[in-house]
Formats: sequence, C-alpha cells, structure tokens
Amino acid sequence: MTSTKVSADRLEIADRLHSAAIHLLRLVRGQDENSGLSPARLSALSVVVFAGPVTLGRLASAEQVTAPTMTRLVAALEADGLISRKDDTEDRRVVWLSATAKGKKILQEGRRRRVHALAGALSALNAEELTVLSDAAALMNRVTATPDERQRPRRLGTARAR
Amino acid sequence: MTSTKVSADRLEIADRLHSAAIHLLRLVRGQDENSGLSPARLSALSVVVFAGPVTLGRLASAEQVTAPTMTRLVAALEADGLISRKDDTEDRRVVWLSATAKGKKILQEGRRRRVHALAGALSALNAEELTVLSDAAALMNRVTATPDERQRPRRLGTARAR
DNA sequence: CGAAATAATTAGCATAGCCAAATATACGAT
DNA sequence: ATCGTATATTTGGCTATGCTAATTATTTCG
Repeated sequence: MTSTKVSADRLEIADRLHSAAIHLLRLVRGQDENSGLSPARLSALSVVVFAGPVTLGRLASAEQVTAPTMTRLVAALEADGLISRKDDTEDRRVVWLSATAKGKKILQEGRRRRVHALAGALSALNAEELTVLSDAAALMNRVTATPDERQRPRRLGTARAR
Repeated sequence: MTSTKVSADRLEIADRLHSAAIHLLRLVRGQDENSGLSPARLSALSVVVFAGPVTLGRLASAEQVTAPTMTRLVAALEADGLISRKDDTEDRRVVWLSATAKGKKILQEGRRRRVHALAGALSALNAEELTVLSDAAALMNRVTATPDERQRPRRLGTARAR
C-alpha cells in the first residue's frame, strides 16, 4: 500500500495490460471477412458516425494517427460509399466528413460481427467479471484520451451511446 | 441483472473494450524509436524470452499469427541478434528458438519503455482503479487464451512473474 | 502585399498481416 | 522398402496501415 509498492505495481499492471490489449485485438482480427472493415477503418467510421460531420484533421487526431494516414483511410471509406466529403464553404482547405446511410448500416453490422467474436469469448465470464471489464474499458479510455480531446468542448471520439 | 440484460451488456462491453484496446496500443506505439522493437516483435521476443526454447510453429500459434508471419518476425529478430535458431536433431523440419543475452537485455529495456509510457498514463489513477485494470488484464488474458494453450501442459505465453 | 501558418494530399518507405505454393522431412500402410 | 500423405518452415506476392518529408492550396497576419 505504500507509494513505492503502488508504483511498482503500476509498472507490472501496465505490462500485463499492454500484453492483454495485443492479444485481445488479435482475437477479433480476422472476423472481418464479412464486413470488409478493418479495425482502423471501423474505428474511423465509428467516429464519423457518432461525432457527426467532422473534419479530416480532427478525425486524424481523434484516432491518434497522422493526417496522411487518415487521408488514406478516408479515401478507402469513401470509395466504399461509407462516408461522403463536403468542402467547407468558408475555409476551402477543410473537408467535412459525414457517414452515408450505407456507412451507418455497415458500421452497425461490421461492428456487431467483431464485437460478437469478442463477446463470444466474454461469455465465459460472469456478471461480476464483465463489470470489471466494463469499468476497465472506461478507465482505459479516460487514460488514453488526448489533452486535446479533454480541453475542447467537442463531442469527438468518445461520443458514447450509453 | 437478468440474463438478457447481461447478454446485451456483453456486446456493449465488448465494443468498448475493443475500442479501448485500440487506443491503448496507440498510446504506447511511438515509444519504440529507442528500442527499435515494434509491438509484434516485442511480443514475439517476449514469448521466446519467457517460454525458453520454443519452436517457430508454437511461437506462431502462441502469438496467434500464421507461420509465414512468424517466419518473418523471427528473421528480423535473428538479424538483430536478439534470438538464435537451432535445428532439432530428431526432427529436422523443426527450428528451436532461444533468446540471446542481447535479446533478453533489449526486451527488458524496450518493454520497460513502452510499459513506462503506459504506466505514466496510469498515474492518473488511484489504487482502486489500478486494481480494476489489473483484474481486467487477467480476465482478458484468460479470455484470449487459445484452447491449444489451455490444453497442453506447456508454460507458453502466460508465464507470470507474480 | 508578402510571409508564415494551416489543411489536406502525394510520394515513398517499413512493418505486419494474409494465402498459396514450394521445400524438406517424417510417418504409415502396403 | 517405398510411396503417399502429413507436418514444419520458408518463399513469393498481395494488402493494409503506420510513418516522414515534401507539395499544394488556402488562410491569416504583419
């Protein structure tokens, strides 16, 4: 319970959490054949769907990737007809992204599939254990939120369905 | 608390956990410049270090990637002098992998760095919240363990310091 | 107006995943 | 003993996602 011990624990917990996150993502990868949505695209589309029209740059920072990376993700999503772009009328450097009806639909389905794979694995857990994971997810999201996201009064990224 | 509610919750929890895992790994990626070890390599090296000599095939399944993918990771780790290969004397199709002294050292350092970054983020949490994450990591590891790993009496992957 | 800043894109590179096919070796049945 | 099948690993070729550096277009500011 001393400060020293907590600090040492924190390192070990970080270590195990890191490893667990890697394995968890591996578990759901490969469930994508049906939706054709990769983790990165699903995640980006998810922000567009939930955070309404958003600029490419803000989407990139919400997803914590660089602008060029997001440019490509956006191009792929657009080519699939899942999102649409609209130039800003005031600042013509800016592109606004919105989800299409198809994008919203595919998001639900694709996400459902991946989540289903994970949820299947979670079926081995009881209600109490699920609560632990739920709380942990909230903590992880809080801890990984960028200062940017916390500071600005935006509803980006962490837009929560409840 | 009903069974129905738990099932619906499970989907939502899986969803949030999935998203949280993505963001968590994004947080630590980028701390790798110093070690030069990518997540995949670090993870593979970690198994080799902790699980002692291991065959390429078992390493691949422990890491839940295909053999070709592991062949490449192993080639990179070997080229960096972090692991060494030794042909099995009985079954010459098989390759046994061991960590070199350099590999063990680099693993500690590289891992320390990434874990440190994550631990830094965790410093915003109190002891109780850390416990939640610790428990969650254990659950995630349990849930993502392959049947293979559970069935065989091997000490792969989940070698735990405690 | 011209310089610096900003938003997005393009180009080029590396890593890491996959599948299909190729090797090399072992094992089993005749 | 050998022939066919199974297993372990590698090779080749493709895709996706990350990066940085440089480019383009536009805005903003001195």
